[in-house]
Order: sequence, then C-alpha cells, then structure tokens
Amino acid sequence: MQAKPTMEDVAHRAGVSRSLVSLVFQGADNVSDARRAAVLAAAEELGYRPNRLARNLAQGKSMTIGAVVDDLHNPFFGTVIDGVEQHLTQHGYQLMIANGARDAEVTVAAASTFNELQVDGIVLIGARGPMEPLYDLARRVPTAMIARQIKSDLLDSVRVDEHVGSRLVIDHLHRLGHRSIAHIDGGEGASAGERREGYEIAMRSVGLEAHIDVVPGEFTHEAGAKAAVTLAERGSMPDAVFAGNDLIATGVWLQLERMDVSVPSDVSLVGYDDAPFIGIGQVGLTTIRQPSSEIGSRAAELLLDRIDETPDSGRHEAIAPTLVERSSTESA
Amino acid sequence: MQAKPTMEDVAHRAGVSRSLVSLVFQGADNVSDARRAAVLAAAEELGYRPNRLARNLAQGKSMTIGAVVDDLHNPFFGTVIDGVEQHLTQHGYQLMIANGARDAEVTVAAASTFNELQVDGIVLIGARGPMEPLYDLARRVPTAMIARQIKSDLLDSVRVDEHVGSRLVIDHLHRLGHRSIAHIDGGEGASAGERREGYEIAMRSVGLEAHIDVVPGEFTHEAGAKAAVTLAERGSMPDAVFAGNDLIATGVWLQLERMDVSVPSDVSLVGYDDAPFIGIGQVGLTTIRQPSSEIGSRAAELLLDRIDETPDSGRHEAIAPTLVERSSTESA
DNA sequence: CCATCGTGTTGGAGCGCTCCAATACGTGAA
DNA sequence: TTCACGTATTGGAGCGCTCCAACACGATGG
Repeated sequence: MQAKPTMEDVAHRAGVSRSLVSLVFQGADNVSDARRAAVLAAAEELGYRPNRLARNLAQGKSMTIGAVVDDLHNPFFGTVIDGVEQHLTQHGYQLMIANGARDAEVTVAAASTFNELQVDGIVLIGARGPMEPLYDLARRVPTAMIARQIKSDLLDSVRVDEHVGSRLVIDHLHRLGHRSIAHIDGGEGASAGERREGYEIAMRSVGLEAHIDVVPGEFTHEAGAKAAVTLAERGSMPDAVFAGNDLIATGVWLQLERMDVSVPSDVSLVGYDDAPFIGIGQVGLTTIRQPSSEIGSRAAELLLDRIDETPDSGRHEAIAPTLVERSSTESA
Repeated sequence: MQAKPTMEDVAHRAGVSRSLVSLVFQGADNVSDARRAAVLAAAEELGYRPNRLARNLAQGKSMTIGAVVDDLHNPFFGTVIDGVEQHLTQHGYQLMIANGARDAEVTVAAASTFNELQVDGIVLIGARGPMEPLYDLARRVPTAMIARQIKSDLLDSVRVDEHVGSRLVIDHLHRLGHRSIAHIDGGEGASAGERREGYEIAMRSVGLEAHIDVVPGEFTHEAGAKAAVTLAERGSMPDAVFAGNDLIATGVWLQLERMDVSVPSDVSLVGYDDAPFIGIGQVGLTTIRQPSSEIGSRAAELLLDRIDETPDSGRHEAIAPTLVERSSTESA
C-alpha cells in the first residue's frame, strides 16, 4: 500500500491551489482547460483518489443510502433490493447493504452504524423486533420501511396487504375442498404476524374456525422442514399447508417427501413470495406473488422525497398481491 | 431531523473539554467515574451520536470491510457472505455489502467507491471481468478474492477447485452410462471458465471428447431456461446436462418439464453449489457441494492478516468440493 | 486612460473527530 | 513543608476535503 496522495499533493504537482483541484474534481465549469488538464494529469500520475470520507464530512452529506436486510438468504428481499437500487442509482445515490441476520438487535445495530456513518437515508427491509428503537432512528435520519405494517409519521413504508394474500390462499384451498388447513408462520419475521392474522380471519370467514392451526416457525428452509416433522408427529396430517413463505414451503416439501407424504396428492401446499426457483420440478409451488421489485423502488422513491423535504406525516402504502396457481395444490 | 449535537455540545453541557468526551467514547480507562458519568448523561440528554465519518477521517481507519458480490440472487454467494461476516464481526469489523449486478463495470465501480470511502479492506465475491482494474484496486487497499482462480501477489484468494468439481460430475454421469453430456456454462461469471475447462478436460479423460458440447449461458435461472430451449431446438436431447450452477439447473429443469422432457428419466441433470432449496420435490438435484461458509470465513481471515501486515506474496487456496448425489441423475 | 466587469483562481475557516504534548492536581516520600 | 511523581484533563494541531469571500487580471466601455 503506497501512501495515499491528497489533494494538496496533486495541487502542488500541478502548480495550482488545493481549491482549484477541488473544483476540478467537483466538475466545476469555470476552470480553464489548461489548468483542468494539468490537474487531471497530476492526479493520474500520482494515482490520486478523492477521499470521500473527507468530502462527505465537509459537505455534510454522503449521497449514499443504507439498507438493512432482515435476511440476505430470502430471495424475496433480493428482488426488493434490486428495485431499491435501481431507483437510487438513477438518482445518483449509492446503496450500501448490511445484513440483519434475522435478529432485531443486529438489525438495529446495523442501522445505527449507517446512521453514524452519516448516510443520507435508511431503508429497512423486513426489519423485525420492537419499533421503538427504529422510530428513534427515524427521528435522526430519513427512513423508509419495507414489508412491515406500521403507522407512524416518522417514516414511510411500502408493503403488501398480507391479509389479502392470506385470504387468497385460504379461499383457493377452501374452494378445492380442503378443510383442515394448517399455517406455518414466520415467527418474529416482519409481516409474519399479519399473514398469521390474515390466515385466522380468512379461516373464520369461510367457516373453518375449528380448523385454525398455527405451527410456529421462522422464515427459513430449516424451520419449514422442522414444522413438517411437527405436523407428522401429531398423527394426522392436515389436508393442506399454508406456509408463511416460499423458503418455509420448500423446507416443508422436502421433509414431507422424505417422510413419504406427497405433494399435492396427500397434502396441498401453498407458499408466499413467488421466489424464482419454486416453479421447478414436476410440481410447481402455488404461491402468492408480491411485486417485490416495485415495492423496492417505490420505497426508495418515498425515501428520496423525505430526504428532499421532511414531511410532517408518514406515507404508508399497501399493495394487493395475487395468487399464482401451480400444481402443489389440488382438489381434496 | 433535529440538528445533530457534536462532541463540543456534549462537552459544554457536561462542563468538560471536548477531549475528555472523546476519551469517554473511546472507552479510555483513565477517566474519573464522576466525569464519565457526567459525559454519558449529557450525551444521553442531547441524543448525541458519534460521527463515525469524522472519527474515521481522524483515525485514518474505519474498521469496516466492503464486500462486492457479483450477484445478490445467487444463494451460493449468500452463504459465502455469512462466513465472511461471521469472521469479521468476531474481530470487530463491520461488513458493508454492495451489489455487482453481474456486471464487471458495476463491480469495479462499487469496489472503487468502497476504496474512496476508506474501508480497511475489500472482499470480492465472484467478481467477473478483466483483472487489471481489480489489481489496481488491490494496490491501494488490502483485497481478498473469492471464487476466482488467480495468481497474484497483490491479493489473496480462496476458491473451490473447479476442475475437481467438474471431474466429479463427469465421472458420476459417465459411470451411470451417459455419453452425450452437455454443459451449460456461466458465461462471464467468475469460475464459469474453470468449470467449463474442467468439463472439457474431464470429458476427454473419459474418452468422450466427441461429445463435448458447451451451451453458452449465464449464472441465472433465466439463462438456464433459455439453454434448455436451445437444446430442445437442436432436435436430439443429450443424455445428461451439467449445469454451470444450481440457478441454471433449476431454470433448465423447469423449462424441460414445460416441454415434457422429464428429469431424470429422459435427461439426467447435475447442478453446482448445493443451494439450500434444490433438494425440493420428488426429485432432488444432484450437485456439487462447496463449503461456502468456510470459504467466506477463510477469505476474511486472509484479508485481516493482510490488513495487519502487507505480505509480499499472495496466498491462494483451493478447496476440493464434493458430489452430492440425489435423484436428478439415473442410469442411462 | 481609468473605472467596471467577469472569469479564474486562491487562502482560510470549518466539517467533527483523534491524538499528543502540556498542564493541573492530588499524593506519598524525603 | 517541599519535591517528585503519577493520574486526570485540556488546548491545539491535524485528518482531507468544501465553501466562501477576496483577489488578480485581461477585456470592455465611456
């Protein structure tokens, strides 16, 4: 690692002032061509790279946005990030990502670090845990939240209406003649609660309250497999399983197959998210599709608005999801 | 957004000097309990958060590492990141992630930004494109590379021996009696070239050079589906398909099913990476397992060593992968 | 020929912090 | 009581940059 040249070095070499070098690197237009060329040449020769840390400190802004993602392994979040990133780069912002590792404290810590790093805004993707620390954060730095139902003037949010999603699932299964429909939930995961609620509401509204059966889980493949075991150990399998998301669904599916229970002939299975890989194999997974990329870019848009001018109220948008019917579900 | 209090403000409120506040926040031990308490109280009351930007600038280090990931959607990279992150946090470093979006220029740009942001080190995960700009980067900031075969003293690297992996695949298929084995490659993706080479070498060594058939692809689900169409349009299907990675394999699989070609009875299919979801369904995908998390943590370890003390030579490690036999392959 | 203007350029202060040398202040030894 | 010493605290310089007021200077107009 050679010692890093600074603007001062470049200025000296080019025979101009530090200020002039600064102007050149900011792309100012009132710099004579000769000097500009001299500066650029000197910078090139020295291998000079601007120190953005110093620049950000001096300017008081960083043109970067921090995103904290609840789980990097969740393909849904991956697509959301695409949307966020696309919108941000279009507007000259840089996106920096940190992993929340499905842990509320890690999430808050990562977000705080972003704050201390003076990012211009923060996007929380599927953040879990108590809202208070997150509100506290939102008071300090413009924040947008994705995939969680909240109502606050401190930040904006975009999510899918999970009650509608759950309703679509239950209606679909009910129409196919299934009665005992178990739900494996996402535990503490963002929107896990709403999906669970939506499931219960929907079950009631089709007269299946007696069959309400929530198996506690997590938004992971492993939790899905574990839940399948739990179901099996109870003796009688339900007619159908509504998994909290696709990751859970694939875990359930794999485990059921291992136990010689087949999908869909023995049990119908529905996921949630429409991850890219779940159409695979003889049997595609019936699931709920969320416009993930759009959700991401919309959240980014709200965030940039908020950075421009802090509004006195929060904007909270909920988008209706749709059911994608494949072959992991069939009539009873 | 309330105006941000600075150390000066805290110092003033606590009736001490700015330096003392600094000492408290650095956890210095030679500060009297009374003053420390006063400082902490003042900070609390003002809602003070240290500005890490300023701190990093003054200290000349940031205790953060930047990772540029070729493709956030690739589950293999996700697990690699886990490994990297685990090792780094253990050693007090923070991990910041940026997306390379499967594009060499985006990758270099992201890495440069990290450099300008004065990160202490950079991890390139599956970086593609010409090495020159990456070497240039490695000259400025300690760098480690994952999943790409290189030989340079400027940086360290950890990867899987792709030739061994390809060899395992071909041997497996050959032993099952398959002869025409097509390979769908990962295009410009890191290690795509080595897998392709490995495929060709292995095919030759089992006497199948006449059947060498590389279908150009990309490390994505979509490219896999497209390649399946390409194969189908040629009239005769190969006996088996060796997909460049699991993403491609799932794409191929899905598309084959759509075209009524079944796996494995009509075509045996092998993937690469052992992504968590591919065991799903009646038929699990036979694939190559890489110890991804270990690869990540090992790379992080090499990087931290390099940060401690710049070595005059690069360390390049290659780990042998293993074959996981599931049911997407069967005898001819 | 001098005042006026505009384009280019510059020095200095400042962003919020760290770090070091210098200082203040007890405390125990002489 | 005095001196030396160690501990706690402080002011100032500096990290690499931006921004602004000030300035130099050739071109313009009366």
